[in-house]
Amino acid sequence: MPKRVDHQQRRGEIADAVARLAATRGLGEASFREVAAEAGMSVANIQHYFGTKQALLLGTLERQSTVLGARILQQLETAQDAPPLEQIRTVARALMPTDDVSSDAMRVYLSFAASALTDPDLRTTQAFQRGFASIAFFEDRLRAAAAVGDLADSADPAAAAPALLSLILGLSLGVLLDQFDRAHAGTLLDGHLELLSA
Amino acid sequence: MPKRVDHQQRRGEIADAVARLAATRGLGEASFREVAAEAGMSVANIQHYFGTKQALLLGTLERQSTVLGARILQQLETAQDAPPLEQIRTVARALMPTDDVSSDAMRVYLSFAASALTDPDLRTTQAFQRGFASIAFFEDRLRAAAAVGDLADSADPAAAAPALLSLILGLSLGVLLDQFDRAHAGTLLDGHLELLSA
DNA sequence: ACCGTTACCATACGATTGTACTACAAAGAA
DNA sequence: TTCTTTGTAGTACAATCGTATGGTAACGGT
Repeated sequence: MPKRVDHQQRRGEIADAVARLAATRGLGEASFREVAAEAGMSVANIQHYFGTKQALLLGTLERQSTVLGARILQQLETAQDAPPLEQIRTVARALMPTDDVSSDAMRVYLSFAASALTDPDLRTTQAFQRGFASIAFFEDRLRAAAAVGDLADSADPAAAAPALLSLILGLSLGVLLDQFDRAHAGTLLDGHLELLSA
Repeated sequence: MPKRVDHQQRRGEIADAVARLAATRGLGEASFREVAAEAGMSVANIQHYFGTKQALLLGTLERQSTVLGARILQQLETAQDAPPLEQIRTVARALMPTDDVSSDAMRVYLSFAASALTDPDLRTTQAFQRGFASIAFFEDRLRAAAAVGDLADSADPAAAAPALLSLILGLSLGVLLDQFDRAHAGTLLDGHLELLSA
């Protein structure tokens, strides 16, 4: 049954297994053997789809970023006609650990971020930078808010956008470290958006 | 020459070696052998001061948090008579990766934070929670700012304090991931403080 | 019908891991 | 001085790591 398998899908299954492991036990526990057990296949088969471990991790990051991007776009559709600041809130909440799914996603993302702290190759990865693409979206929506007079005079979209993403990441970290709970993080985010609104 | 050594100091030397390793090559590379080489002593001697690896990492975190705390208090003395919001800026800048020393410190901190994502024991560690002690300081100074009319009406100290620390952590992550440079992060922080000030 | 490609597996290899054990020299207590 | 503690080191061990290799079975193309 060789030709029958969809390579892309198989790689996806494996990458999901890595992500599941990273979310529950940390990236450091994602050895070939553990990944194989989690994915329900042999170690050698994982080698077959991703030759080396670095490629496995890179592929996982790639997958994670596209899945996350798709989820955000989907969420955004539900708020298509909402005012700009409301759209920002929607995306922000999709990014933050509001439920188990998004919590795991953020855990995986932060695990990779930690690895990237000491790995320049990982830092310049396209898939990794894509995670910051939301900055452009935020800036665009902030400008739209300014255009309709919803933005505070003292707020500069070019500065508020990266600050907003930073705040989101920081809040997410706080939630995942049990510093405050999910609801509280949402309140804090709302407070910040309040500061930004006219 | 047994009794002559100061246990606390020796443990400090070793913990510093671990921190140096974590900052440059990541926590995952901090094996007993690597730590021994970095500290310039035998593996068995590290076992002697910290029995197990978990204890070694815990001790390193403990040390890192006290050293960081001391550095912040020292920085704070230079701004003892400054207005509240200026004191906040001082502490924030001491926390953020503004130079190589603070960059390494933040890298170490974030590495431990990543481990804590999937390690409940580490998350509830006293040394770890102490890292969040600055929230109390921020809230206190924000209240002081409100008392003298320096705080924006729409800002609530109880909410702005944790949000501020979250922003700082997020900005720091951005800097260490080469998302924006140190100066830019400083500007973004100033922009946020601007939003908070009356 | 046959052959080559391909998905999948079992296993082995050398390196590295955390930890345990033993030894020894130096110094304070007796 | 002798004895006991203690700082330091060498080394051995089982486990786990990433990776390489060889083999098997099933399909697609000819």
